[in-house]
Amino acid sequence: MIDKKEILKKSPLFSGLTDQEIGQIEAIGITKKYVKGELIFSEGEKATGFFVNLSGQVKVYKLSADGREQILHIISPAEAFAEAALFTGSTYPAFAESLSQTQVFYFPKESFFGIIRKNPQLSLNIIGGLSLWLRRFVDLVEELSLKDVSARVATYLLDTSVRSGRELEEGIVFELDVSKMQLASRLGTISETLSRVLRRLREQDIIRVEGKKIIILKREALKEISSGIVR
Amino acid sequence: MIDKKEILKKSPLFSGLTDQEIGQIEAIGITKKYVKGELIFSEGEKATGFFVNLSGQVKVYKLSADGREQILHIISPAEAFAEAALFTGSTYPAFAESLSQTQVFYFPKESFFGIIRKNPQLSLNIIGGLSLWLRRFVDLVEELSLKDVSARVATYLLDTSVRSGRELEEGIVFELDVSKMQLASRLGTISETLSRVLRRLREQDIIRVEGKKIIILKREALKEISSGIVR
DNA sequence: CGCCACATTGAAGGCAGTCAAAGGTGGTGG
DNA sequence: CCACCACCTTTGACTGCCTTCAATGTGGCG
Repeated sequence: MIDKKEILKKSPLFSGLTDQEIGQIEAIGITKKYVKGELIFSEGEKATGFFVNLSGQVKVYKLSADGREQILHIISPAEAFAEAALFTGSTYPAFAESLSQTQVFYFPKESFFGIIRKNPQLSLNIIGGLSLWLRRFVDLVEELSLKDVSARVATYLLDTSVRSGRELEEGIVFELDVSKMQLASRLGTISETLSRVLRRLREQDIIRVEGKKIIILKREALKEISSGIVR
Repeated sequence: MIDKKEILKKSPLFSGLTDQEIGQIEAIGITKKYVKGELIFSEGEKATGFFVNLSGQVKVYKLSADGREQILHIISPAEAFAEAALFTGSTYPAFAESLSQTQVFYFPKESFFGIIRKNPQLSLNIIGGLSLWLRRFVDLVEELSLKDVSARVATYLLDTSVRSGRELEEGIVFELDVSKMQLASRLGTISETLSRVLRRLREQDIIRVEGKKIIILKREALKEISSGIVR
């Protein structure tokens, strides 16, 4: 069983709130469960509330006319998503789908607005959360527009190694937390291309790949590729 | 001479505020003037405040290692920019440069924070502004990743025609408010490619182009191209 | 009038996507 | 426990959109 309140407390969205305030928020939340691959909301659907991920992974993504997919973000536990949809137009701007067995907290718009009005701190937290999203999207635009796939892959590997890597003698080791298909979609490419890029990095002895386990052997070389100096 | 207060009132960022509150805000603002092509701030620079455009145009953009440019947004009068930089990391995430003779209002971080604390309404306005930025960036990501250049051009023409077009008997007429180089950079491409796309649209009698003046002859055809059904 | 930045056009090449097929892996049920 | 199956991953060959490079056209402004 998941301690929902604990997870809410971990979310930056609710930081600085009193226990009582978090209790109020928990009280208006509705727990929803999804199996792997279930649709949480669709692009264009009326936005009736927003979500906090409790457990599992959720991908937020766009689809093209011919079915190609661009993942905007993969939501980890304690992260909020679709907050912005409450404040702009009234529809969700993308799709959201569970990547695994997932539990989310759903907060209906109206009741949440009631709480915001009474908590100026909450407004500031929301501003912080939106600003973070904004920065992520600026980075994503930069990558898609100004970097080739190798650079995007290198950037992702470096970022992930900083977030969750362990420095061993063989190199910096970490596990991809998503399938390579999802990763490709997040990086604005397809699994075939990702596969080829990883192979080239392997052949240059910059990384080692064992399934989802990645070992960075030459951090500096990756950095150069990441910044677009070399390919 | 520009009536700064009038422009502040027009900005959604300050809507719902009393005259007195807007007066306070005006009081902490510093007017800055730039000639065409001047740098307002650089990526990575410490974010000491944010801006509201009073007159002229400002481009906010990213640069690649080899000097290619992606415009994130072109700021029109009464629009705020770099608000988000106040709330995330302390640096500007992109460059800003004047595209014409420009006047901006600059609000230093600290004094503005003082005002925010006393005005919950202002927080809500900021949330609205950030949400709007977010939606724009989601759209930009979608375009860059999932649409080809023709579709992006078509989308831009349609959007602009809705914003500033006049329906005449010859078609929907409007003026591009930026040079084709800037437009190309905004659309994630280069002027040569944009030129070719516009030529193809001309040859198909979907639009007419007379310098910066665009006349949409076949709106439906543009819509199909915009959505990626045809090219 | 001449300069300069912007715009257009053509030719050529490259990065990445598409198509097709084989290889690998994990999970489920017999 | 193992065999089967579905899905993911990898590899190869090919295609195409877009960029790059180069040259010419054009319009505004000193």
